[in-house]
Amino acid sequence: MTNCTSDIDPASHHSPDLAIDPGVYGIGDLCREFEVTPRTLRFYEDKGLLAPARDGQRRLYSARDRARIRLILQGRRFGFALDEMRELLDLYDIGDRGRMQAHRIIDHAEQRLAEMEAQRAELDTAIRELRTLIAERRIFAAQPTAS
Amino acid sequence: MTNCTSDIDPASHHSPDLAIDPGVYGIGDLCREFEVTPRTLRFYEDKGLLAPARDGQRRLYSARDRARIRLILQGRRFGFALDEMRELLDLYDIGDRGRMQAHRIIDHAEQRLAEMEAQRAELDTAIRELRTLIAERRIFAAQPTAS
DNA sequence: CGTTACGTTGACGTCAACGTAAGCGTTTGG
DNA sequence: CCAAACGCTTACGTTGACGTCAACGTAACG
Repeated sequence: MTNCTSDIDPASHHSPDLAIDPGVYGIGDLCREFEVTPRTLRFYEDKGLLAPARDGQRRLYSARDRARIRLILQGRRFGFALDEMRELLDLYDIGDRGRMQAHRIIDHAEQRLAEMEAQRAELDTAIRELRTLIAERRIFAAQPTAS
Repeated sequence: MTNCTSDIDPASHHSPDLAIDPGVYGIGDLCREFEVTPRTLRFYEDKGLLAPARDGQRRLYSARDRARIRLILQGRRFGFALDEMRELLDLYDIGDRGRMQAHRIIDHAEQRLAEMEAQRAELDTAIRELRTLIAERRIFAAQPTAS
């Protein structure tokens, strides 16, 4: 009863030959590559963004999983929520096998862009106001008591 | 055993004579004025930002409390954390009775301003990147598999 | 054989600023 | 006289993206 469901060897720390890329990675490998903790990848899995294969209990990430991680982290930089990313990845998969869903993805990205620009506008306003208050020494200035 | 510890009448909704300002307000009055919920003011009290007088159980806010609320909400628009605001209000009080602490307050505000500007820079970068990705249709484009 | 490094599954903790609800008292107007 | 409106306290829920245990298995090195 050897627990050998597979002999493939994820590019673990003990076989640091980075030249050969077997297309399968251990969790630690990807954590190092993307500078995230295992908790993060497991969390993404919980959230349905990843579904790596298993060797017994251990997770085996494919090149596709790796690509998805890359996309997730890219989306994160743009402020996409994980739920949103899950949707987008689903669309992406559909686009892979079937019709191009790039259209919808672009739409989504443009929405997000609009949100970011709105946020920027608010932030800009706040910055200007704060600058003014500082310049005029009206920071924390008592308002005239309306009596 | 009348619960009459005081006869002062906070300018409640039933005495809407806004012309007379007794310098004391009920929670509802200030909630309407500043468009916050009672929960918010009680929360600020919990956090040590406010300490209104009491008439039995009921809160009686003074003109000073009202001014503090104004400052808190102003700070909120600039992204000051409540803990930070508490410190600033303390400095403000010290400045009232003693030396001018305006200096330190300005410093704090300038720090916050710097943070906001840094945040805006990041946001700007992200916006530009996202714009580029959208324009070049490289959103969710698969990276070349390094094999 | 022991140590070290890595992996696993729960499950609860964190942070901020409140929201929400339960259950109660008081005051006021119709 | 009763209900509405207001107030109070206590305490748990919310949101997001993980962190941080605990308790254990497994594999390789020396």
